[in-house]
Amino acid sequence: MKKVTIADVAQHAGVSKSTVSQYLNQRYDYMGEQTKARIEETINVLGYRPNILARSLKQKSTTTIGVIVANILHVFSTQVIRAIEDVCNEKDFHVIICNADNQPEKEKKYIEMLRAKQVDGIIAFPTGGNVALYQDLVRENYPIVFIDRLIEGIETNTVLLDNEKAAFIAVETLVKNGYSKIALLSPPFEHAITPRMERLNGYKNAIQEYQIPLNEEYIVSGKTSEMQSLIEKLIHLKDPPKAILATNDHVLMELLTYVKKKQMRIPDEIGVIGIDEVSFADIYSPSLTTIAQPSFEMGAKAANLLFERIQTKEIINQAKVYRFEPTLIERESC
Amino acid sequence: MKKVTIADVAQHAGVSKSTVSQYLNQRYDYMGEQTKARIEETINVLGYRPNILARSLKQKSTTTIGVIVANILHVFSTQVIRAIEDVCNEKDFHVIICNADNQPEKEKKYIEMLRAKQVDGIIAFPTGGNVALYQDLVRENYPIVFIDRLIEGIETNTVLLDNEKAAFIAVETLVKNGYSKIALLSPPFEHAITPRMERLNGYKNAIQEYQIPLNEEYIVSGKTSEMQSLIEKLIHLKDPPKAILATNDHVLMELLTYVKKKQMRIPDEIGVIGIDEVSFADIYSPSLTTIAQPSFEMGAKAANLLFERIQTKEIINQAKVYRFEPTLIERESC
DNA sequence: CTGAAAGCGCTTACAG
DNA sequence: CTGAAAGCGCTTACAG
Repeated sequence: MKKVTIADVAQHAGVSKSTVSQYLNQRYDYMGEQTKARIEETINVLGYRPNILARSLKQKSTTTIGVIVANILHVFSTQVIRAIEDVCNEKDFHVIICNADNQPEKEKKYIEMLRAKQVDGIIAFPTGGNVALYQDLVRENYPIVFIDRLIEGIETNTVLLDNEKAAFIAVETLVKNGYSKIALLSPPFEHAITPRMERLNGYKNAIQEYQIPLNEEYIVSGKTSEMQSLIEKLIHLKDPPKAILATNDHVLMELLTYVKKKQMRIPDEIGVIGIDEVSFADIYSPSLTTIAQPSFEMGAKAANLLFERIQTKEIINQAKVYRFEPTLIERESC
Repeated sequence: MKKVTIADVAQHAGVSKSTVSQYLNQRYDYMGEQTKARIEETINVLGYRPNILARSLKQKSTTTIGVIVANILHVFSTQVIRAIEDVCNEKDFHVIICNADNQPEKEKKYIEMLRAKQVDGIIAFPTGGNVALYQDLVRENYPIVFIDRLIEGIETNTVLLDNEKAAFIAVETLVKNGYSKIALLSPPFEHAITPRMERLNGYKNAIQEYQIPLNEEYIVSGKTSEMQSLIEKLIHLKDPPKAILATNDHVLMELLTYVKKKQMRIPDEIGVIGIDEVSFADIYSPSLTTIAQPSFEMGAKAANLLFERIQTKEIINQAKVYRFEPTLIERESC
C-alpha cells in the first residue's frame, strides 16, 4: 500500500504541488472553480491523506501538547486530564500523557522527549526536581503551565487549589459541629509538596482562629504503609482527638480502613472530614463530608492558559498563580 | 532563541551533517575518536537537541501510538492506559489519549487525525461504529488492537475479559451461598456492547447450569437516569430477588445508592455481587464481593500485541482474541 | 573514516 | 490564477 503524497495528487490532477497545498489549506481565493473541483476529485480517487508530520516540520507546530502527571491513576489527575483533553479536542490538538511517578528522572526524560518531538507546550504536575531544566524552558519562552504544585523560582503560570482555605473550611466545619479536638492526617511532609504544606497551614490557621490550642500530637503524617499504626497511636493518645481531617483521598481511605477494622462509629466516636471528593461519599454510611476540588475547571484553566501562551508570540512575562475555590459538601460524617 | 540544528553542529565542529547524524545514531564504527569528541563537545556547547519530527518524517516512525478509550474517567480505562503507558515508556514510545465518549463521529475524527500525525499504531476501545474505516486500516496492515469490545467483521487482535465466565462465577458464588432468586442489573443492551451481552449470557448459562428457572423480570437494564426506578420495580416484584448481580461498577453504584436510600441490609435483605473491582470494596460495610478484571495485564497485553505488529514488517494475518480470567474476591456482601 | 547529494512530504514567498 | 524553487531538519545510500 504505497503512500500517496501531495506530488501524486498534483500529477494526477495536472496541477502543481503548490496549488494542491493551497487547496488543502483552504486558500481558495484565487483558485479556479475547475481546478478546485479537479483537486477535490483526485484526492478522493487516490484516497490522499495529508502527512501532518511534514506540515509540522515546516510550520513549527505539531498541534500536540504534553501532560505530565504524577500518576494517572489518581482520580484528581484523571479529571484534570479529561478537562485538558476536552479543550484540546475543540482546538484539534492532541495530548500525550506521561506518568512521572514523582520521580524527577522520569519527569526529566519525558520533558526532553516531548521537546524533541516538538510538542507545542507542556502542562505538568511538577515533581519539584528539575528546577534548572524548567527554568531553561521558561527562559526560552517555551509554553509551560504547572498545576497542583507550586515550584519556587520558576516563573510560570500555575493553577492551584486554595489549599489553605480547603483545610481551613474543614476545621471550621468541625468546629461549628462542636468539635475542638481535631487531628490532621496527611501524607508525608518531606519534599514540601505544595498541597500538603498548604493544607497543614490552613489547619493551623483555623486552629488559631478558633482559639484551639495547637496539639502537635494531633498532626500526623506518614506513608501509606505506616498509616494504620500511626492512626492507632493517634486514637490511643491519652487525650485522643474527637475528629480527624484527612487531607486527601488516600489518607481518608486509610482512615476508613482503620475505622472499619476497629468498628468505630462515625461520627459518634470519631468525626471525619476529607479533602478531595470521593466516588463513594454518598453511598458510604454515614455519608462522608468532603471538601471538593473543582478539578475539571482547574484542568480547563490550565489548558486555556497554555493555549494563550502558545498563540501569542510575544513574551508576556507575567507568571500568575491561579487559585481555585474548594467546595464544602456537607454530609453526615461530622 | 534560535533553534540550533544539525547543520550548525556540523559547521561548528568542522564536519559534515552526515557525520553528526552518524554520531547521533551511535554509528561510531568508523568514526575517529577525535571527530567523536569534537562533535560531542559542540553539541554540549551549542545546546543542540535533535528534532525528532524531522527524523520521523524520514524514518517513517513517530514512536508514538494513539489510545482511544470511551472515557478516561472510567477506572478500568485509566488502569488500562496506565499499563499501556508503562510498556510504551520502556520502549521510549509516547501515547496520545483520546476520549471517544462512545460517539462514532468522535472516534472517526480521532482515528483520522492520529493517522495523519503518523502514529505507529492505535489501541482502541471501539465504539462499534466505523467498521468500514477500521476494515480499511486493517487491510492496509495498519497496526490496531482492540480492547474490551469485540467488533464483528474486523480482523484484528482483541483483548477481552472472559465476560461470560465473570458473570458465571458471580451467579455461581451466589448459588453456593444459598441464593436462587438472582437478578441481573446491567447498563443498556442496545448497540450490543460486548461486555454487556457476554455477561448476560454468562448469567443465563449459570442460571441454566444450576437449574434455576429463568425469570425475565429478573433481568433489568437501563440507563443510569432510570436505574433507581428500575431497581425499585425489581425490589417490589411480587416474587422479588434475594440477590443482585451488578454487571459493572456504575450499576453497582446505583444499586448501593438505592440500598442506602431504602436502608436495606446487605446481605440479609439482599445479596450483592459486582463485576469490576471498586476502590471502596473493602471499606464498605459490609465489604463487597466483586469479580475483578486484570486490567493492568490486559493493557500490557494490548500494548505488547501492538508492538509485535509494529515491529514485524510482514503481514501476519492471524487476528486473535485474547481472553483474560476474571478473579473472584469474596467478601461479605453475599 | 567522512562528505556531497538526494530525499522524507509538506509550505511559502515570489514571479509571472 | 498557478508554478518553480527553496526550505523545514533530519537520514541514508554511495562514493572516495
